[in-house]
Amino acid sequence: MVDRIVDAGRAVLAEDGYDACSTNRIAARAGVSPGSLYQYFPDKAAVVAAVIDGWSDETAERVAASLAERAGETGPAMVRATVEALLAALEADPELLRVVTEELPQARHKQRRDALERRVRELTAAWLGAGGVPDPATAAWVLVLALENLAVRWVLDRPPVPREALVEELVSLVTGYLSARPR
Amino acid sequence: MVDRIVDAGRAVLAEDGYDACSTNRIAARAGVSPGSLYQYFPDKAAVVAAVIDGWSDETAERVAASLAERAGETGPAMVRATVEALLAALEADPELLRVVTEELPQARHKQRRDALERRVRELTAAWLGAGGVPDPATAAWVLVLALENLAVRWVLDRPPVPREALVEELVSLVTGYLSARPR
Amino acid sequence: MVDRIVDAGRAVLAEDGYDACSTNRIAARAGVSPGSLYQYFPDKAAVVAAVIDGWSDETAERVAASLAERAGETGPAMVRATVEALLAALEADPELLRVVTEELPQARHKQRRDALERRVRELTAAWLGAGGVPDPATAAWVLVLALENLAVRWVLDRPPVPREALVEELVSLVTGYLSARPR
Amino acid sequence: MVDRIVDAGRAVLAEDGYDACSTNRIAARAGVSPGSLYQYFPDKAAVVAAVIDGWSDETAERVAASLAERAGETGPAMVRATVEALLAALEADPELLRVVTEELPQARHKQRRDALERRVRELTAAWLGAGGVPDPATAAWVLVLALENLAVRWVLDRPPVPREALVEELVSLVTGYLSARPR
DNA sequence: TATGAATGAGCATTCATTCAT
DNA sequence: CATGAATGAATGCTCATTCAT
Repeated sequence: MVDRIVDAGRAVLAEDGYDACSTNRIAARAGVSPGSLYQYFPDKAAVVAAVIDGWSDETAERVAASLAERAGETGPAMVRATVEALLAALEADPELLRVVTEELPQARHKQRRDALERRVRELTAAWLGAGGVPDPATAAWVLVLALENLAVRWVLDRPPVPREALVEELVSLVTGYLSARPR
Repeated sequence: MVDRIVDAGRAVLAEDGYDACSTNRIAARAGVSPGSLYQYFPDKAAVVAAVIDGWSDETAERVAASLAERAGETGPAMVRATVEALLAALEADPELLRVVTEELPQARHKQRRDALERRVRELTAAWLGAGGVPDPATAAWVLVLALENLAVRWVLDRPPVPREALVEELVSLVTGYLSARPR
Repeated sequence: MVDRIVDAGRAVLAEDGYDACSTNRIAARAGVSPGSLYQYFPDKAAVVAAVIDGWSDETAERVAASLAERAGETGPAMVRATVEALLAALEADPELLRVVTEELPQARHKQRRDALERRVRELTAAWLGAGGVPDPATAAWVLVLALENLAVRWVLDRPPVPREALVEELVSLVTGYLSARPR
Repeated sequence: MVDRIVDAGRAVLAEDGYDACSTNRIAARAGVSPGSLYQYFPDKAAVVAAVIDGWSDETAERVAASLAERAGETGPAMVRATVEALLAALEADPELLRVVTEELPQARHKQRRDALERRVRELTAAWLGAGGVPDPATAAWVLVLALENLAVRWVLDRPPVPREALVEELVSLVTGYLSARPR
């Protein structure tokens, strides 16, 4: 039942947008009465949060899975693999990505998005630190935010840049940045 | 009158947030009746759009002005100047920046934000093209989105990175990227 | 408009009872939209409070008016006049009296009822004090509560006691009490 | 099981008030499912009625017990004993007294409160009749309602009247009234 | 018999928008 | 032009009650 509601919430969010995403609509979509929704979630925000959490976990898992396949690679190959994984993960549900990125009153759900970002940042910092990069925390902050925005915008805005080219650009961005930084 | 309403809208948006930004509140703040508001704007979205337009123009002008002071500079110095100008422009009204970035149902106002971005992108592409950079359109797209997100998040999230350091990082990001790209 | 709403609230309260007294019902009865109600009252409790206030003032005025007609009387005649006035005032709108006495979540409106009671008590205490009654505050408290309940219950429960007889009983209660108290 | 539910209802009523007294809450408090509650009571009102009945019986019994101890007394001593007994009985559970008196939509439970009152009234009438008082039914009606309200309000409102003084006042009220009535 | 998940009508309240003045 | 009172559809949420298990 929880799943039915979260799935319905996700569908409504993705198909109708945040504004149309009322508790009554979610309940109707789930084939459930509005009262039932409140047996499993304290309020509307909790349903939306569950949808985001589900999508975040899915996305994180997709990235992790893609990377696991190429574990051990280093240098540009590793960067390329990461970028590919990120793109693939974000392309999985572009509609929801759009809603999460553009329609959500993000202030309300910032902590959740930040949690994902922090996790990724820490992983990246560790990887950079192991590679002897100075001030890895700052470098990770820079790279994660830059890549995130570029990948998201590419998926959502579909600019006239082929996927292959995009990957090359992002790899250049990462490697160029790391080699240009003062040591 | 239009100005009074837009100014009021901006003040309400910045001070009370998007959720509290009702047409009645804007009208009251402008010392105007809600009916009058609808003589100059077709609906609430139009008022918000005008606020964003105003802020966009202001921001663009600030960047342009800062750059004009250092016109003629080239290479890393020019990059540094641009980054500084961007930061300064975003820091002018952080409250509104926060609302525009995090609270607005952006889908509704995407075109407007994009207009600003496109303008900047074209300027950047021209500059890159003049410097002999290949595929300047793509490079400009990459650089603008990367810098934009980093500058915005630095202003809004206040990460433990000093301003000076941030500028150096961003300069490294730009110069490193440009030198790493295939020619 | 305020009057229309208060009148409608009073009618709904008197005719349909407190449970059925929803803001929507009041608005419909007033021939007004639910939104309009909230332009004049902050919430439902305020409407109910206004109804009670109106009824309290009316009742107090009726008592005062009746007494004014017989001003100057003293002793048992004065007591009889007061009792008659009280009965007449309570009989003016028995339906509303029933709702105010029996259906209202009184905790929520206690202060308002108490205000009326306190006013009457102070007047009574002053009258008793002028008559040389010892501890007039306590005597007033006793008399007001006793008479109030008896008058209210007589109006609401219609016990087999004729009006004339009731008045005599209440006069006996007051005069007997005052003469039996230690001096 | 019936007892478990009634006890839970009483506890919820006394501790959380009438507004918070939902059937679900009563059932939870009783360690029973909401469905089970409906096997023993037709609706929520029936549960509340049972709670009131229990409290009424208890209160009546307390008064009766106190009086039994002093059976045979007559005159002012008997009156004083009765008043004391009434006060003691009402003080047994002031929280519930408050809820029953002030929060309950009393219309729904009027008959039950009246049953208690009628019983007391008949007892009083018998005692008055035995004492040679004329029209004992009316006198009993007057005395019971007057004493009831005074005792209840004293317990609930805690006016600045010491217990001893209250008892004396009420004794004066009763004896004064009886001696002032026409014979 | 006991359960408790499910119900759904109903509530108080909001706010973008209109239109008679 | 400007007004602002009036609107009413829509929202998030509650809770007495039912019924399949």
